[in-house]
Amino acid sequence: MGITERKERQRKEVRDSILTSAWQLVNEEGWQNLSIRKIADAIEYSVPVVYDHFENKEAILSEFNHRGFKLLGDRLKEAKEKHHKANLQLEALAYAYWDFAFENKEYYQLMYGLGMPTCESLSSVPELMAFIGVIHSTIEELLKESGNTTDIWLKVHSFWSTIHGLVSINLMSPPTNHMGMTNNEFNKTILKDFLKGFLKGLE
Amino acid sequence: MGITERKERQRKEVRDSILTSAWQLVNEEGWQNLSIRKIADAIEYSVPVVYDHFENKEAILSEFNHRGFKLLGDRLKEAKEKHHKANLQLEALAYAYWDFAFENKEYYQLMYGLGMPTCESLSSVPELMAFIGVIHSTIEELLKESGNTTDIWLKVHSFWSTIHGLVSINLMSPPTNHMGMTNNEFNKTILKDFLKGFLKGLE
DNA sequence: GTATTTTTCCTAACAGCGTTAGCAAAGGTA
DNA sequence: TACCTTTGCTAACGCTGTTAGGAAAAATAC
Repeated sequence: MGITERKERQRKEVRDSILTSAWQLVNEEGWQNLSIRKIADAIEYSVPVVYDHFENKEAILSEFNHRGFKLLGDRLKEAKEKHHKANLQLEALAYAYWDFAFENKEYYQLMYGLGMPTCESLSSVPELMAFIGVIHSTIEELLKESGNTTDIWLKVHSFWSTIHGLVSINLMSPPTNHMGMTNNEFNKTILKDFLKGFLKGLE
Repeated sequence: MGITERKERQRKEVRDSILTSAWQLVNEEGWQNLSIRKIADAIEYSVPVVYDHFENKEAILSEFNHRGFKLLGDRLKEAKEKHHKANLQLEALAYAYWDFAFENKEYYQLMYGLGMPTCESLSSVPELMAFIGVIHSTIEELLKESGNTTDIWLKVHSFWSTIHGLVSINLMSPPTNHMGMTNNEFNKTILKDFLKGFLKGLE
């Protein structure tokens, strides 16, 4: 009775072709322009067939979300295995993470909810410069005080990026408990730790 | 001839009420659920009137984007002015930035293009743990080697957040030139700088 | 081999979206 | 009062996610 097997196989084929077509569309037009109708068109089935395989559009994107984290995990593991000393491994992890993000922008944006339709590029916001300026002048003075000649903008961006990273990851995950703290408290501890190290780097 | 003045005043009133209603809707239902029709409903005008004041929906959200950065800048300035020593100022900046983000989530999400419709909360992605695990084990070993008793997870999150911050800010701004580098090169320099400091913090 | 049931898949619709064309009414001017 | 300009509406276009209901095809039973 290979009929049910064949049916299951065919079902899987359709499901796979949905994902393949969807991913192609995402790479061609960005995930914000993905639509069920376009997918249906690409797989040469009618729209409701898509809903036989995925509960809704979000379920399809969720699939890619998971694949993205899987892929990132694999890349990190590969990078780590190329070295034996832990400090070199950590360095390799950082670069592997970086490369993954830029070589798979669509994945990365999906994974972290980035790049929404109305998000303008930062450089087109004049108010940005005023706010960065406050940070800049503070760091400038600290560097001057200690005679440190490191590039100011490098430190400014480092300061900004780190806090933004902490904030945005915290904004995404609902408060869980870690060491008896909420996420928010935990990340504020990280912020403290970061500040200590950062200030030391300015001496 | 106060007629034109009155008309201009009334025009401004409508424009303001569009922004006020829009912001209220954003706070009630999130910016992803904002629609021109809802705004029109709230201001008790028909839909095309909205388009007499804003070219499109993006222009409305762009307004909030700018307001957000303006507000953040003001908060930072206030925080800074409460202290005189530059190191305390920098610390205050960090906490002010943090507080702004969490007290004005809608602004922050808008400003950085965060929280798109399909972005699931991180904790619901099992693959995440595998990828974090790779980082965890590496840092664990580094701490063990040097006998450092700092909490591992604190360092893991710090590592992750920092790189994510750098990546996501870089993904947003198109490559510009700073010190003869592209954004990407520049931020990779920051990454290097960060790694140096981070490794030192594990010793 | 025909009848029945199940599965597969489509058409058509609903309710919403951003956006715009075109017209009616109101307001201001001569 | 007659004209013109501004204002603001209705109604539509083309798109979106999603679903109800029925037709055709395939598998099963007799």
